Amino acid sequence: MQDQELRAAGLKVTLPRLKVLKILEQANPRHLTAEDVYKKLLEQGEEIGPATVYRVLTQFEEAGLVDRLNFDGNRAVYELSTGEHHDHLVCLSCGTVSEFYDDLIETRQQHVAEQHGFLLKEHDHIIYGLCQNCQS
Amino acid sequence: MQDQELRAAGLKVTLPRLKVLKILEQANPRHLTAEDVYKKLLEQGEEIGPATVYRVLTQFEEAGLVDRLNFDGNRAVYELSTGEHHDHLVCLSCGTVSEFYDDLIETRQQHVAEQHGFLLKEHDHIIYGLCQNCQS
DNA sequence: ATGTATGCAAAACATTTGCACCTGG
DNA sequence: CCAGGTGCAAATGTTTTGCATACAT
Repeated sequence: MQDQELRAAGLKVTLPRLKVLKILEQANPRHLTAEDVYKKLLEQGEEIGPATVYRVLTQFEEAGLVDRLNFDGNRAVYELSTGEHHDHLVCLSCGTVSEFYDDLIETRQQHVAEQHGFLLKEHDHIIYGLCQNCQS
Repeated sequence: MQDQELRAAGLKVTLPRLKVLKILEQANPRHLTAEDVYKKLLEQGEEIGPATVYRVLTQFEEAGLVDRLNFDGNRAVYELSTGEHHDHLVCLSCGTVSEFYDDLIETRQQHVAEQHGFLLKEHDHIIYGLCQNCQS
């Protein structure tokens, strides 16, 4: 069960946390807004308020269970952490999200930071475009 | 005068637009939030409301006069467009913003998009870290 | 003149917080 | 039992919008 995952993250095992975790694990696509999660809870007939969803997602992020992203700039998106870093491609037309990882870009990025005297901590890299289906 | 720039952008020359444009041109650092711009207008004793600032900045963005960025995810930041694409380094401690452009990353990015069947339209690439001064 | 821009206040939206009650360990 | 978690509603912060008035051309 996901009890273990919560405990391992140092979080008490409560119903809202279990439900939210399950939703994130079963999500397809994997990228959900807080509202998406809340709606799915409603669909399942759960009595969980939006405030709790935000609180739980924030705790999950702090615990490293999920990653928070910021597509388009006004709405946070959450995805279950894979443990491996990756960046994103977002389709401007249908919203499809793909993931990518490019060693060369990562290396080069580190290089750029050094050139500017920066100690690199993290980065956001999102490519916006049209996915294959939306180009026709 | 900046009248020309506004006219060239297809915008009527009005006092708020002139004032906002001047503030952006004189800004140092070059990256300002809508609120920053609004405060500077107040300091100058101008009678311009926040709503107008947002409207003007949005129009400037549509006209290509300014670029809108999204540092940290909850606050939009505007900078006068240089005409040349660049990405950003942001100091997590003092907020300093630097700009960078790396041909290799740009090329590679295009490559990544193609591999995923995406037609690349734009991208956000922000490196967060500690600037030289904030590492000591 | 006339269509567009502005100012104000109110609305919209995503997210956070205060507080009384409930619950997990 | 008791600290921490939750639900609700109200607050927050940013940005947008409706509408009557003012302005640029």
